[in-house]
Amino acid sequence: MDSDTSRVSSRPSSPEVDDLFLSTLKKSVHGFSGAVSSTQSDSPPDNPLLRGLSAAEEEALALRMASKKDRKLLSENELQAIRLKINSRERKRMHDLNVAMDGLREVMPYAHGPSVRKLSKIATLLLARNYILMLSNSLEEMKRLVSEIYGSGGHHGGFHPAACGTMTHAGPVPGHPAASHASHPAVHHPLLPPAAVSVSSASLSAPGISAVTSVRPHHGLLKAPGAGAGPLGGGFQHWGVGTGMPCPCSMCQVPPPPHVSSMSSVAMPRLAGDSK
DNA sequence: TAGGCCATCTGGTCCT
DNA sequence: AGGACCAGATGGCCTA
Repeated sequence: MDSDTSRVSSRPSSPEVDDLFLSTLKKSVHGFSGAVSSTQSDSPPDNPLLRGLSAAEEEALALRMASKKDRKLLSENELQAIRLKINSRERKRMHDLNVAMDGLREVMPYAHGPSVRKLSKIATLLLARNYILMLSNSLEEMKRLVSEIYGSGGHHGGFHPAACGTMTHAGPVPGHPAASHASHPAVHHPLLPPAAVSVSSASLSAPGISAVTSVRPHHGLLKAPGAGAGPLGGGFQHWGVGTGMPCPCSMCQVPPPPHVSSMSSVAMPRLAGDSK
């Protein structure tokens, strides 16, 4: 939201419903865009769109719209009211989704500022996923290093940090991104995915530290040449000695972690069983 | 001008 | 039955 810039300034991502309603009215009057099918009724009672229709056509239209219910003939006004209500709900839903997306953008290690274009939705999701994976890896790596420092004897391999009560023990939570890496917490192992992603180079260069850059990401965020060599497309396998920070060098290309599907099923139970 | 991204509308499906 | 969720279609805006 706040990170939005020129792009959204001219076209708010979440316009007020009233504005939308007005714009819809204008659209209805001026355009009747193709997206608005013949069933379009998102407009006030005196809908100019319907003026051109014969009574029979209007009736057929009403019947078609009401067919899912009880085939009762609804009045034009009722149909429009229903349609308006449904549209409004959908707008609200999408608005909430955008708000959540903005919230996600805010916590991402990505530049926030007036001169930085907002991440696209797909870029935000991919970046978030990679960020989570990287943080998980950082945690595992940190655990490993601490264990090495404290030796191998005793509880939990000799290490019993004060935060034992708050931090997870050796085994990652099932379904957690780090779970599949638990058996080989080596320095070099998959962290960032594939190729597909390519966001600002500052995006993940320093996990936990919000990258500051005034450089705008490429417009084609996901299609940078050399897929994978890009900022996010590359994995961060060379962990900085002493810093714990991943290395963004181009050598750190890694395959995608194999637990994507399990993650999905955990995060979205409905989708897991969704046969649609 | 083409392509990317987005908002919106719409109908279908699933869930409560 | 009503609402949530989803995907397809479409047009607008913006950038390269």
